[in-house]
Amino acid sequence: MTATDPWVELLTGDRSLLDRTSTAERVADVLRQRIIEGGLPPGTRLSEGSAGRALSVSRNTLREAFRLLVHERLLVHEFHRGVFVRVLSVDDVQDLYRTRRLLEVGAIRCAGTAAPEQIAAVVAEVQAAVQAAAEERWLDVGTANMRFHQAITALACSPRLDEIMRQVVAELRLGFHVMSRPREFHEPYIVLNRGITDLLSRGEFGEAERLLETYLSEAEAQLVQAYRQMAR
Amino acid sequence: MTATDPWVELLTGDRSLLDRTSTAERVADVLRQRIIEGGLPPGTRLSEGSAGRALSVSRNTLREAFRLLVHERLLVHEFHRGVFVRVLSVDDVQDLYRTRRLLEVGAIRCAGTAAPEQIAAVVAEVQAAVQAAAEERWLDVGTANMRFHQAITALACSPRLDEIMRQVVAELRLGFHVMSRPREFHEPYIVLNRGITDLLSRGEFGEAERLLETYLSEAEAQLVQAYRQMAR
DNA sequence: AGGTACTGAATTGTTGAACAATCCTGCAAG
DNA sequence: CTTGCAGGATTGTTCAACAATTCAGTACCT
Repeated sequence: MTATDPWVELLTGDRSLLDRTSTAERVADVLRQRIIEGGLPPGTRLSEGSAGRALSVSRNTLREAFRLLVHERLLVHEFHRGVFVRVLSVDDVQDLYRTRRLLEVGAIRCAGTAAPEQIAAVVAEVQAAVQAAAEERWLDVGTANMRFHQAITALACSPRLDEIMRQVVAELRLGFHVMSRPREFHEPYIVLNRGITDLLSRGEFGEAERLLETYLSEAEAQLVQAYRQMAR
Repeated sequence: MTATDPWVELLTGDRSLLDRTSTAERVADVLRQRIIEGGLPPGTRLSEGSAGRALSVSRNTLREAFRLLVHERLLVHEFHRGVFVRVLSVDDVQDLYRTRRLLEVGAIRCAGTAAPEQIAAVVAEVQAAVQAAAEERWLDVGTANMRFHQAITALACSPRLDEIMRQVVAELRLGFHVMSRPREFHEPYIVLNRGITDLLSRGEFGEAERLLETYLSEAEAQLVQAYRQMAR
């Protein structure tokens, strides 16, 4: 019986690396990247014709990619009108922070039972943010910031929660485009992040949870204010 | 200025009712229904040819529907091999309960600030389960049970969390098919659900939270055991 | 001027066919 | 019992066509 050979189990995990991706998925990947980078600002219309010609893919393939991104809420689809890069409303922003609070606070409660590497991963993202700030790469600071929060969510050890958080973060970045000064928006959070990791390393989990919660509420308030200001 | 007329805002909400759905979405709806009902058991292969002929839709449209359900994790897509109804592993079941615990426990913490109608909605689902049990409609008991948990999640007042929970529940129902006796599996939870609603009505939120947590862990253990038993 | 109805162009929704790439099955050979 | 090799079947992707719908402009009426 060769089915129980030890190397078989080893290789089964590598199966995913072998899975080539379809064109539609790759198209979705590049669109997703452009959207969260801001190259395709919220409200932009993506017509099947132009986008298909630009990327040299057929309409059908492009439509498959659109469906994926619509499902991720990065695009909205209006029947017979086409797809548009999502425009976040204030309600959306508030709901996203509501979701984040629940996810991240719930996850940080697992910090007590988490593996040391997971805590280390959180710390590493703060370091990345510090590094980026030192080199004045403010957009990278924002990216590291988001990865910090994903690392916190990862404390729950749940692939599904990780995936959900990935989507929430991607959607939230749509809203960050309203912040005209990335430095002023992202920089202050570095010290807060470090505060959280310090508490985590010291095992003061309850305190870390509280700090995270106020942190998120503060960030929400700031973003909502920027939104209202822009509406005028 | 007619833009500020009071009825304008009223009607904008009805816009969604007007949005006809695409064929792909309707196809996805019927497939989703068949899957969670068990008509298409886990592992079933859905070939584009047969399914397309059966539903009288073109391959392209069908593929769009498949993409949607793959994204919801109800189907898995293997490159150049086709789509299959997902087979939940034990790991999946455990991760789903991990996710549920975080979502539901987090949501029930908002019970203190929730509107009375929301509590009433939770109670109503227990009633529905009791009613279904009295008429020995055990599958409906299971459905009411799931709706009970969705009502709990709704306490968080977050459309995104509601959507996430909807997906989690749909995915979890894939796992319920291993339970050969729906009555023995679903019936015992009715009394637990009532216990939770009683605590909620009496304002003992902390106690309700604890009960919910043990509830979920117990259900998980039961399902996991059934899974392992079946693997033999 | 301001609102209404209509027309034609452009875009999306959906289907069908075509071809390449890949997988699966069965069979023959070692 | 494994390996290698057809042949058929299925999927991946593109293209072309047509129906349904939206959009922009225009003429019309009051």
